[in-house]
Amino acid sequence: MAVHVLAVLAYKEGDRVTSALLAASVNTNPVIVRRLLLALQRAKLVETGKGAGSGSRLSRSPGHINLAQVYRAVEDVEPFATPSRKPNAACPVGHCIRETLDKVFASAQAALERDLEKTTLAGVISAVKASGVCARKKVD
Amino acid sequence: MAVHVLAVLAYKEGDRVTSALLAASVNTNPVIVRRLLLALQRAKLVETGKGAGSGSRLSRSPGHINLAQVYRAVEDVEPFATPSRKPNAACPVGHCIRETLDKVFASAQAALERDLEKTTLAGVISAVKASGVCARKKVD
DNA sequence: AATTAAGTAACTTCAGTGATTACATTTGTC
DNA sequence: GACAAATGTAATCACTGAAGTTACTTAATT
Repeated sequence: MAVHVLAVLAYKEGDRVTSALLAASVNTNPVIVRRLLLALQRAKLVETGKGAGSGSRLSRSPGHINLAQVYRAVEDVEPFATPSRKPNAACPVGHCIRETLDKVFASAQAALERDLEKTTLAGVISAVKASGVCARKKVD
Repeated sequence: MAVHVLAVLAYKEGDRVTSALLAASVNTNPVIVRRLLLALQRAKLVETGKGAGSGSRLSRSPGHINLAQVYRAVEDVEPFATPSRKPNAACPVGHCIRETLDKVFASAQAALERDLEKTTLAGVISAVKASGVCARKKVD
């Protein structure tokens, strides 16, 4: 959803876009978009103005925004679930497993983010534009 | 939790372990462990017998089980949330964004799994055993 | 001043996960 | 064969997090 919003902003390069219009593209509620935009503002990816005729726009060019930045801006939760209950400390495995796995998972998450870094918002836009099946009617 | 269970099984090499004992280490309910074991059985990572004196054990040596296999066995959901509502097809971005992002996310997930492949269950066990702080009392 | 749009709080809805209980089924042992 | 031990499995509940919704406040433009 965050990438979708940013893609729309990139699409209308520089123009201010209201949360209502973004919400229409994502097909959701403007408030959801605004909450999302707050996270993106904190990450300095978008600038949002208030008042009439205002809205949001990218704070950098689409080529200088990659999906890892978007991921970090939005995804505050760890991808790997940490169990609610603590393991049994009396068990030799249970006692130490958590900190061991934390390292493994941190490494995996870093690998994931490194991959996301390879894709910029500009790349997403050109992929969207290139997928011509979207723009054209199906020919028989 | 899956790694924890498998680590305990690796710890007691070859011995059959009951779901009740595994549940005690993870500090959860035996039924939860059994449901987890079903997924691990399907992935051919453990063998489980029924009846008295039975239980589960690894179906391969810990050195031949890596965390990517565990991840695939257990994690049936995609790590990236796909919005419940479909984007607005009338919007040029909304119309195509989904399939574009699917590719990006598949690549990121592949990167994540490649990283997890590098860690075997044997590696987890030796890391757990090596973290001596667990076995010793704090000597301030 | 009026209008437009974001910021934000409060509430509801919904899905996923873990937890719990209960029961059927299978296996090993006496 | 009877009994005990252990899994398979269904039904139900509680909890959590995300999305959605409504409503109100605040700020900026005209």
